[in-house]
Amino acid sequence: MAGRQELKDEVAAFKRRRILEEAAHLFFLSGYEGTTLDEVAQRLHVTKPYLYSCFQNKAEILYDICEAGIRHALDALDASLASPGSASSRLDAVVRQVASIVIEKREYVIVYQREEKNLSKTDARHIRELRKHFDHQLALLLAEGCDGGEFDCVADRSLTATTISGIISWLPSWYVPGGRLTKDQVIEETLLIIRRIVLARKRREK
Amino acid sequence: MAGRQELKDEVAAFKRRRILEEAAHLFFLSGYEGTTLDEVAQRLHVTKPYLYSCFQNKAEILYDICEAGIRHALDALDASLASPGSASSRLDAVVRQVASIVIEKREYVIVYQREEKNLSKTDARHIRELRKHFDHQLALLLAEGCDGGEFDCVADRSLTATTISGIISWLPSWYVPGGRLTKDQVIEETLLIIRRIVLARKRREK
DNA sequence: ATTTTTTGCTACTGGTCAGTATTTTTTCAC
DNA sequence: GTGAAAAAATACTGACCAGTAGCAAAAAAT
Repeated sequence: MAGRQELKDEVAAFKRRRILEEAAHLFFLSGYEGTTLDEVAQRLHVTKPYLYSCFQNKAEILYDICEAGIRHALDALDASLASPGSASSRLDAVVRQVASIVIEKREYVIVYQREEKNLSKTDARHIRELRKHFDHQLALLLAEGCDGGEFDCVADRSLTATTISGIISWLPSWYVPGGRLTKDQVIEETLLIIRRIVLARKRREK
Repeated sequence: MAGRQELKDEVAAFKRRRILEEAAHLFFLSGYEGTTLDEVAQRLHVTKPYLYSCFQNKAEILYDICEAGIRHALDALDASLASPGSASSRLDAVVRQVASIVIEKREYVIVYQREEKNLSKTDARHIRELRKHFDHQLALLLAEGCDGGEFDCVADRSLTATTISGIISWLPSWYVPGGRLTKDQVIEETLLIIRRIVLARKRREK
């Protein structure tokens, strides 16, 4: 029956999500190769063959984590770009939203950056495409802002986009919750720096 | 005899350096855990026990690679900071020299960033201290420039230093030799961006 | 030439772990 | 309640690899 099947699918999806969460946490702590599936299973109070009922193999788990890491950032980017307003206000939105999500999902992001080498050729290529798409979208926004006179990019457009996305991607590797600055402070300070890079002149500067 | 002992030491040091080079290259390609010592030995046309005559264990090889990765950057930093001149010109020197060395030694730098989790607690702490020292030195330079009126840092001083060192550290993860831009072009463009962040006003601006 | 020492190699071990074959438990239709 | 089917656990295997014991060859000393 359709209703039952849907529920089963939901349950299956929930299982996968929970496994990914725990696996990402352990991969973050001890690395992909340093984490055994028995450990992942133990933390979820299940057994290894149980994991194999949801995933083909260990590599599939890693791929899903990496995909989620970049996908979260891309979703935030798309949402921010879609908002109405000037290039400048959309850049602000992009930085705020994407920085927020990469800090929140920092374990996924770090696993994704660190373990790319453990992906198959095909999987790695797919992930790199997503990343490229991210930088490209950002470059388009910079171009729009520069052409409209809102931004003044001093360096190569594409390199500037890569640098800005790099600044955001770098956040999870140094920011630790509970430090001197709160997450929101870090984001606002980072935003100031990025505005400087494009020399965004605020409309309502007093 | 002293003379002979020196030669032996030199030979031993040379052995170590060559092993580190090959190991760094393989760790870069397939990761620390994904590389066997037999592979490292094979590439050098020696055998695994030979490696054990130079290193205690696999972890020591990794530590030496990580240490070299950050040490190269620190040496470049110290050299640039020691040069005479304004804060602005010294910042230029730091960026040029450090960026150049991290791109040259990109395999070491990437291994160092990626495999920190495989270091022992003590080793990891030691490496982090070096890294911290780097950011701190950079923060001091920023402070000097701001106090002297050469720089105008809009954001938190320490976060700005971390961001700048992050931009440089990020270079090896996206720059591939033989791309659209040459190494020197990438460095000069990056320098323009970093100057923007601190809004360095050139003395001889026409 | 012969002994000693150094240097490197062959061959092995013990532990680990991804993935699986088989058995047990639970679920649920009737 | 009973039997079929689905879900999950136990217990195993085969490959891999860091690290080592002990042997062989070369170099140095006598």
